[in-house]
Amino acid sequence: MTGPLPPADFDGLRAAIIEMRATLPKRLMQVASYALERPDDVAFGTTASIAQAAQVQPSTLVRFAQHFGFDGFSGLQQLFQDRLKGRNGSYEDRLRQLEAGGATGTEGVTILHGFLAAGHESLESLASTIEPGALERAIATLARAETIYLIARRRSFPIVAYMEYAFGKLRVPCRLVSSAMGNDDDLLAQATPSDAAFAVSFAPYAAESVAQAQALKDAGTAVIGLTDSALSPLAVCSEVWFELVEADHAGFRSLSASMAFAMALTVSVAERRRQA
Amino acid sequence: MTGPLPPADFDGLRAAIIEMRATLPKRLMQVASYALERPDDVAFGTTASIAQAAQVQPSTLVRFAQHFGFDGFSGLQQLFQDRLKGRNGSYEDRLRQLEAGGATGTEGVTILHGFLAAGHESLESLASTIEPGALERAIATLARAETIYLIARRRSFPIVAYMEYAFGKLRVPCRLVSSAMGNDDDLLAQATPSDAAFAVSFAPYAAESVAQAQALKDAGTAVIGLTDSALSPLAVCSEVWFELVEADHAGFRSLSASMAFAMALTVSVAERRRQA
DNA sequence: CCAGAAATGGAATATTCATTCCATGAGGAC
DNA sequence: GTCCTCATGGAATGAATATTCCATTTCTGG
Repeated sequence: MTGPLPPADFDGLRAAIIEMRATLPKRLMQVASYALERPDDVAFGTTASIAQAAQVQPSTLVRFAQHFGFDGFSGLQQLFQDRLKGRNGSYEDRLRQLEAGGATGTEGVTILHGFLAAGHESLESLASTIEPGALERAIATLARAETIYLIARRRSFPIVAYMEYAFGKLRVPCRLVSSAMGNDDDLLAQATPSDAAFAVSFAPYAAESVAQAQALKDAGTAVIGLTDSALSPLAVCSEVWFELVEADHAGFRSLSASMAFAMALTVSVAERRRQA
Repeated sequence: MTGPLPPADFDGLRAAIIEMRATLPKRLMQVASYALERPDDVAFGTTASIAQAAQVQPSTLVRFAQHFGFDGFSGLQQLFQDRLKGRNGSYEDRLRQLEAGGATGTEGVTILHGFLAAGHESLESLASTIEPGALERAIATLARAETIYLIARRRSFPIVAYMEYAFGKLRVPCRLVSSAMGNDDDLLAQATPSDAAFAVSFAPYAAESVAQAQALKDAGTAVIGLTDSALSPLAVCSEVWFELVEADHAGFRSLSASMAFAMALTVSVAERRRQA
């Protein structure tokens, strides 16, 4: 048994295996080969299934884990699972290093690093969930519109606020549907089928935003939606909708990924208009 | 119970859920939302852990699975696991996969990836430039304040808009200095040395914001600044100020890092207040 | 307002799982 | 060749898990 210091991540385990390759007993070597060759199966399998696939006994798996300093097989399996989870990116490690270096480790810095990690995670998740086809249709729809209506409340409001600013700079006609005067419905009543709308709503969904989006759809105006779930009421009344889940830190979500998406959409639409 | 034909993959399940959304009972709907929002947790969790996270009973998970034609929960979980297999953990690998897969490389996707990359860059740069000591002083100052005044215009406005929302949720008294009525100066005239302000301004600096920050400083109210350059006029009139440079994509900047910073500051201040 | 049906919570149960234990087998040192 | 050590196989064990069952509550249609 080695010291009581198990590897912290998959790469660490791989390094440890390579280092001990010479002294590893036959069956443990078998396990090591299998683990490096099919890490996914180790992540999801059970001792029984993995043992059979690797042609060893279940107890050998436990011994293998203990050989590398783990408490048991479960601790080892955790590494393989973390590897598949989004949050495994090297960012968390880097942040941990930063904290270790900065020694101070004040609460504020910890919280900031939490939000930075959540931001990275959200951006990564966004990259893999957006469908290029849907994005293309959304851009085309918005670029074709005479006026773009922007709908959002509460937590989503800053997103469209920024879009209004950017659209203004880019000379794309748009209306922010969120006046302090409460005349939003009068504003929306002006929308025609040759306009389009962009609506944002995250859980808990603001009833007002959903109702406004629905009203626009009924009037024949195309609605592009941004929401956090396929089950969102916003998805029903949107011609095209995107799902964007912001990772949270301690229950609080920032808008890092939403802002990146909003800007991408805004710039793309402006670009498409210039071409036309 | 529906027919004995369970979805074959994750996308099929998602489609089935969306289709049945209207007829799904409340608790099953809860499970559906959770499953679509955090598929990774479903893949790795146990009935007990998932049930707790989704706020339902373990038996409800089994019922949910059976509702969609599965034998039990295990069959359903298989879909979530398959979804993760073959996916590498590292960010770089995933981007490469995306580019290889989305061979089309439409303009919209390219722009989106640009902003995602810029977001990552900004977050990383933020992690290394923030001084823990300054952050600590800023948190202390804002936590001590009776009322927090939030100042920002144009591009920076969404940041304080979100902070106002979050502070409101967290029951921290704050005033957003950006009324549509143009009475901002009257509002600021109420500020006392026992209040504090948070001002944001990026180049080109809005004259109004800087003037308001200066006025507050003259009145003895502490100002915390967030800006993009040490030479910013905002830095001069701030007791503590932070430099945050958002990376740009083709000349356009999103607010990914700013939002992360704002949320960290907001939550930290609220947390500090609860302790006091 | 009232059945009847559907959905739900929570305990009971049977299964599966990781782990431990011990007897057996292989390999070296003397 | 004989002892000793270490690795190994396989059954036993106790914990954790998925599933089932039933009483209660909540909807639904008349």
